[in-house]
Amino acid sequence: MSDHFRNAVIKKLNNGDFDCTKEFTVSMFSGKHKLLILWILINDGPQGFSYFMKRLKGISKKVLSNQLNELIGDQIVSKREYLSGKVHHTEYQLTDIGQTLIPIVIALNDWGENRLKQVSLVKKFNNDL
Amino acid sequence: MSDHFRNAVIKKLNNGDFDCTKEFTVSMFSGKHKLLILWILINDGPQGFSYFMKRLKGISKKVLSNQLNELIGDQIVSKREYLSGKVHHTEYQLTDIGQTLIPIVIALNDWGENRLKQVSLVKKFNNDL
DNA sequence: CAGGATCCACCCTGATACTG
DNA sequence: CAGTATCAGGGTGGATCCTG
Repeated sequence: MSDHFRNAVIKKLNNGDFDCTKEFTVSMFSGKHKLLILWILINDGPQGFSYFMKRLKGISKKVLSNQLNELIGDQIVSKREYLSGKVHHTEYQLTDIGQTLIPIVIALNDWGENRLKQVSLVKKFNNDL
Repeated sequence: MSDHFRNAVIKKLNNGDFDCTKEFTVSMFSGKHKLLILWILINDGPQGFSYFMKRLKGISKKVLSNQLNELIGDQIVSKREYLSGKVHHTEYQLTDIGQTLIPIVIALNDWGENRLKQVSLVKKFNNDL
């Protein structure tokens, strides 16, 4: 999923079409890594830019920066900056609004876990024949 | 959202990376219209191809066909075909697996509804100043 | 009625290089 | 450390035309 989706939803909203409530929610985490970013924030608490770089292996700075900024724009995540010496540090954390997404993220995770379990059981079964 | 996301998840799974359970769930409705398709199926029950064409104004046949086929591939939706005279008819409906997504779709909708309500209240408030 | 085939435009992701 | 700028690649949605 990319942000074709997010952009489409934003367009709809700008056009006064407020009848896309589910899409709106999904647009909060449409973006290849946003869900993982949220997951990390939920489980590991507030983190800095480099922490996400480590956890999201393969992600580029630009993309990480974009996704974080979109989350900030959606008021799901907030950012704090500070300097220690000459070095620039950051800390990202869930906003109050972001926290209301937690049950949904967990539900998504649970559903996926169960489904993948089923799928692999079926695979195993077929392999056993 | 498009299926960058879906494809990425499928790739991960094929690589034996089963640690993307939330992404897997989201990939079920990654695709610009899938969520609406599911919503229609949930609220209006089984429907034919043309019904979706009417409800999803602006969607092209190809895209609708693609999204339905992906939903079928994910075993979220099943399809029945029959001919009346020389005319080809279809009926799509949620599978048992698809039905397990209902609570999630509803949760997505509720969250979006509440959030949009907040947003428009804030807007109204600012306009009233 | 359903839907496959083609061509096109858009945009997101990814890689690299540069800056405060 | 935390980004931004730029460029290339790949994929999806959209429009149109054709078929069983």
